[in-house]
Amino acid sequence: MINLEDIREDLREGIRQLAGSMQMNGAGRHDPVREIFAMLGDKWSTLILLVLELGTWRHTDLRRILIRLSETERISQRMMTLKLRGLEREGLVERKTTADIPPKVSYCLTDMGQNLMGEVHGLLNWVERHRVPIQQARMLFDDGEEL
Amino acid sequence: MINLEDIREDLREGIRQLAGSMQMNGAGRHDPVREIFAMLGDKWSTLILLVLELGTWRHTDLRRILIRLSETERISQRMMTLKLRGLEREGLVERKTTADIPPKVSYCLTDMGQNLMGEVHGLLNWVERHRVPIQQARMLFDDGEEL
DNA sequence: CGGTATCCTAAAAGATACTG
DNA sequence: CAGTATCTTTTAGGATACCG
Repeated sequence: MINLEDIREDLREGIRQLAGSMQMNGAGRHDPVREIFAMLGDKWSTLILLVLELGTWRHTDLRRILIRLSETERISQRMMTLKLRGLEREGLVERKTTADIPPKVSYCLTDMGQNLMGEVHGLLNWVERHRVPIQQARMLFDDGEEL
Repeated sequence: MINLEDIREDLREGIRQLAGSMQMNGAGRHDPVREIFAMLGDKWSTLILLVLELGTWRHTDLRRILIRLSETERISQRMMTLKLRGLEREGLVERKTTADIPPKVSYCLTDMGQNLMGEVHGLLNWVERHRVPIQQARMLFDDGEEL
């Protein structure tokens, strides 16, 4: 069960599946799976999605809300634009501008973005449900480290 | 619908929920939600989880499989240990050592880790299902940028 | 063998000033 | 107002050498 031959035998199928779904090869970092996972894992994108799930927001108001939500950390103008652009590029967020001068810019989820939120909430709820055991595991681990 | 007063009215509930689930305040970066999301979004953790989902692996074999899966990128010893430690700390992975000299080290998912994989696959499948529209959105976006 | 320590590069994120 | 450009700081990740 330990040498490479067995690995080849047992995992030929598994490896194909995994390589297919994570797509580490070929397309590299531009594969949708990697991008979406990285996006959800970065510092602001998921929070932005959660706020946009509540409605359509003007740029300024969205920023105000984000700053309000995270009392300790303050999203920078640059990150705000950068992350919104990223989400827009993947087709999760729609950016709308009026013809006013200066133009008013607002953001909302696309249907696909809305749809993604189902999965996000699934994960969010999972973590909530396991908050206690996770924190216990951490304490156990950290205690063992100190010895 | 635009000034801060309205935001306060409409979102008082929403804000509490969001702040509660993302926990940007107080506990800071040590909140389970942030940690788990960041973990799944990093370069190796999810792939490690997927491989461990297939069974228990010796350290060396696990590394061999990871390198095999990602032909272009090669996980370093350091990241291997670091990411496994992180997953172990959250209680998702279990590390077992024998009393041999040198000791043999193997890793597998915990029950909680196994359980998390349900959500991970949900997200994975979502991306697979939306691979085409995502790539279309990207092309559309990138075309607009060039003008 | 499995892990640690050290050093280095690359990428993420923040601060600030500027522009139509 | 919304975005861009530039610069700096911080963090993720990699290369390598060494240790029990």
